[in-house]
Amino acid sequence: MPPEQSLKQRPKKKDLPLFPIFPELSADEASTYASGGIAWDSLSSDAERDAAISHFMGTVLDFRHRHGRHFPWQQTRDPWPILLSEVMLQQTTTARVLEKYRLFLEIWPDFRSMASVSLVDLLAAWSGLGYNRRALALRQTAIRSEEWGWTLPDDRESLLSLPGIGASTAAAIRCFCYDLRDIYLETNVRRAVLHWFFPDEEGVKDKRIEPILLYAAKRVDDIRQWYYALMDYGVLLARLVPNPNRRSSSYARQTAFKGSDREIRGRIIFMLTHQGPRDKVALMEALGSSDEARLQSILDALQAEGFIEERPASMAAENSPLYGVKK
DNA sequence: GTCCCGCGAG
DNA sequence: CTCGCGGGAC
Repeated sequence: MPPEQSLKQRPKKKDLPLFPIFPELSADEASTYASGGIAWDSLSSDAERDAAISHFMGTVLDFRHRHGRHFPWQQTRDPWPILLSEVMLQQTTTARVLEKYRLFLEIWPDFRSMASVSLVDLLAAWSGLGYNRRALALRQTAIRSEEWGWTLPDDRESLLSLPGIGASTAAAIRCFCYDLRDIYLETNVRRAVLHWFFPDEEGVKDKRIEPILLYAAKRVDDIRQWYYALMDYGVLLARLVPNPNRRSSSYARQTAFKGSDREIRGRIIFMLTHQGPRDKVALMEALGSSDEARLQSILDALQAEGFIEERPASMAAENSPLYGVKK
């Protein structure tokens, strides 16, 4: 933790900016950015759609110009740091990603170095980000990148064939590495378009958002800056209005974490990564659990996914097998 | 409790 | 299509 964020020096609550992510932004100014939307389907001609998109683009780009966030992964076109950031940012907030991103690039500066890292070292470094399977996929994709000379291809099909890369991340690579005018639809972008062009509608499908993004992508001058701006604007809206993403057809409220298998998986990975192999009895003890069947099914899943392996029991006949991070 | 610059399996 | 998947911040 940087010293300026230490508990003692943290400002009193009343001194904190209203929008911590945009420190120079006042509530009054913020609210001017939140209004202005119009239902896309109410536009009946290309001229009207053109004008609406222009207004939208102007507002969003203006917001970034005045209050945009600037991240290190926005300063490069190298596919490795960009993929690294995109994968980390899948379900993890920017503030928490920043530190890990810098750490990873220091240790593993390119695809080639990531391709040869041991799983235990990788998981140890990943520790704290969550969704550990992302780390496995990242390494697998690094290994596969040798096919393209230790970089990533720019065509959608090849990108989608790589583990951990879906529609969103493939578009991110195409836009941010190769300046291609693709449809990059992630949560902040979705929020921005829903707020602006579907103000009073429930259950909006992504298929209806995509044409609007394509329309804008084709008109915009700098595709990278456009999507950075759209994400900044989406982050602003998250602080200003009830989450528009709840009106998306793909919205799903998340399940509780406390007491979930997810929590237990995370604790098992953490223990095996930081403390070495354990047998089932030791794991039960450490987890404070008495449900052996549940633990076994979680271990089976972790093994099937390639996180852990069963080590042969030691020569003493009664010893139970150890579980350790896969070699 | 809600969200986070999603992906993959079924 | 729906669901599981971490862990921290607010």
